Amino acid sequence: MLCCGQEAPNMTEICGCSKINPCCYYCPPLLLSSRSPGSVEMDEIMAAMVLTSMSCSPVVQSSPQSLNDPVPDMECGGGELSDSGSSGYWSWDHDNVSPALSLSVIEMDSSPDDGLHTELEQGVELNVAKRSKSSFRGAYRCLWPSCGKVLTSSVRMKRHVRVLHLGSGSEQSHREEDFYYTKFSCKAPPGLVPALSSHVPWASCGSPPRPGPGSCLQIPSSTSSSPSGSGSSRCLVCCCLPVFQACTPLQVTVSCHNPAPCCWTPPPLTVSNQSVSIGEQWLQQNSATNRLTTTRAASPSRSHCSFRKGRGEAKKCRKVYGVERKEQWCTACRWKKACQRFPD
DNA sequence: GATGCCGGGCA
DNA sequence: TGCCCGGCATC
Repeated sequence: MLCCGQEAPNMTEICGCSKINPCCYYCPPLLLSSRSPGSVEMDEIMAAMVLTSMSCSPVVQSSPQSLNDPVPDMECGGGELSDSGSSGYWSWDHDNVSPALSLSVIEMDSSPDDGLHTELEQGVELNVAKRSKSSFRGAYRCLWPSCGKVLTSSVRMKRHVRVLHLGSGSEQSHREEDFYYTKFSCKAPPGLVPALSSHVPWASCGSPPRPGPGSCLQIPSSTSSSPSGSGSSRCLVCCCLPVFQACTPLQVTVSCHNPAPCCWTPPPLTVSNQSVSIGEQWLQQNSATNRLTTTRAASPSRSHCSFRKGRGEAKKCRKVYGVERKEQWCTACRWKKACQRFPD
């Protein structure tokens, strides 16, 4: 059970990163904004401050409801995996992840504690291995942002939520406290830990999960003061996928925003192949590379970089073959595109 | 005006 | 994705 917190003993102290970065289901911005400042305990504030100074790694979120109900649990997790594998932007090694992946286990490995050690995969593995040995069951964790209090009794938890967060006099307090805590029992099956630890590269992207399209900002509960259980299960999907997508395409994004693209040079592979031959053979060999080059060179122009390459000195198909032999032009020249046969 | 090619439309 | 072309920049 690791959303923003850690294992049970320190959970109430560590959970609280949501106050700054609502990176997970347990810390939806809606709930964050609705919390009264006075209810924050000092130790939690301290924990939040500590976590603020550290980058929050992308984490795999899970819904609290899924913990109680294994059916949506499997549905969400499996769908996420399959979708990720077919997206093409980022790949998920299906071989390393059991189809019966339990989200409760994911929570075990996706804590901010792991995120705090993103640069130390070995440390993560150690922590994960350590956690996998400890079985944690029959506890109730408060899902209120920056709280994460763990109690062993549902009655106590309800009272905790009602008194501390919802307010004892609130009309909705008697209906909502069920939502703000979750029962969890974590037990990591053997062999899953290495598979999950191999996904640490998410964290290597360096940027914390930002609320983007499909992120927690789109939690259906945002339109209702009383979030429903169905919404929480959906949140799992909409939370997890953007986290991964935000990581892998990051390099692409960087290259697009980089002012350098105007000066982008083809990769060495292209240069070396250019020296081999000129003509259709070269074109065939470099068709893929040239397409990539064209694409990457064209992308800056779409991003307010009105770069237009000056006329090169190399003779193009038009000059070489002439208009009367247009059929001998390269495809790009025939299409009035940048010449591929005689690039500058 | 010729040339190169970006951007966009169409099937 | 392939194909085509308008339109613009450059020579």
